[in-house]
Amino acid sequence: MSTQTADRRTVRPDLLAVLEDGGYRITEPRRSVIYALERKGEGFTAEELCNDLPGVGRATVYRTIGLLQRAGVICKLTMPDGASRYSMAGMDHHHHTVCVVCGAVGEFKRATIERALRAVGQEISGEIVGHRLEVFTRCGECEAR
Amino acid sequence: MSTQTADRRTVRPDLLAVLEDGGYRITEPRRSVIYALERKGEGFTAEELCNDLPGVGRATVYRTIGLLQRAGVICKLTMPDGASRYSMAGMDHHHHTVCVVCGAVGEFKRATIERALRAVGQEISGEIVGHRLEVFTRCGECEAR
DNA sequence: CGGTAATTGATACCCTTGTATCAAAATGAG
DNA sequence: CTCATTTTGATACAAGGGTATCAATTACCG
Repeated sequence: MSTQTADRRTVRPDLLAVLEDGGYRITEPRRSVIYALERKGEGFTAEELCNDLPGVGRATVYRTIGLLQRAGVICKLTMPDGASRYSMAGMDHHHHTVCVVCGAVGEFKRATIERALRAVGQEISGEIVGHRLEVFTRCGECEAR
Repeated sequence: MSTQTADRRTVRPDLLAVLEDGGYRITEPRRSVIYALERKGEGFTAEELCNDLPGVGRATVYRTIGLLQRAGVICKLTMPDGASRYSMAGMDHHHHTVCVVCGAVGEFKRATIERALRAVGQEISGEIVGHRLEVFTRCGECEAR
């Protein structure tokens, strides 16, 4: 289950620095979570992470994920069935492709869509406060069986 | 919590006919659920429906929702936090606006977006099998406090 | 009508995705 | 190095969103 963006080098913030800047301590468990996170990169579940880190408590994994999520460096996606996946986030607005077979996540952005949504905003009463677009795919690898 | 599309007259399939066509029996509980469903129209939770129908068992409400969902006449939306809402569906492809305050749901479609997504399809490896777009709003009523 | 198969409802249970608790251990400022 | 403060982890708990069970009740076909 490699990611679709494995070789698209995006600039990631230094996650440890994010913690320091937030006034959090750099601890061994947090290091491990971040390390695992960077290996995974895209499209993992919290429980997967827990399994990958038998030495780190479940609560700590969830706490660290929450921390980084609030800091905006990983984002949560909710699958149509309600399951949660996380993904390292680039710094700017984007959308996700999610492989329905293996869960691999990719990112893309498209100005056309943002523009179209602004147009939708004109038509409805009230104001748009956000949106979410997820594209479900059968990724190259899974298609090749 | 009225819907944003209250006066947009969309043609709904006759829900009882949908049941008959599917080989299901027309029962009193199912009638009630469908009746309540049509009152609600857009953006309700399953539990809400249960509360509106104290005479109908929870299991039956869920079963009937599932039935109609599989038949394609209501659709399920998953909120960013994972909560589920349902909505009567028009017959064709569309997206939803969801008020983050009251949960009111509206529909819209936009050819531009579909086209843009087809373009995305060209760029990624693998094939697009679906997508979901949800626009989160603060609806007119909630904005007016 | 009558009988059979579908449906119901009360309830218990399940899974997922977390959060609360709290004593024990680790961090890092001074 | 010391010590107040954070953080940890084991575990229990919680809530949402359903599904399984199964005897009792209906709906429909003829």
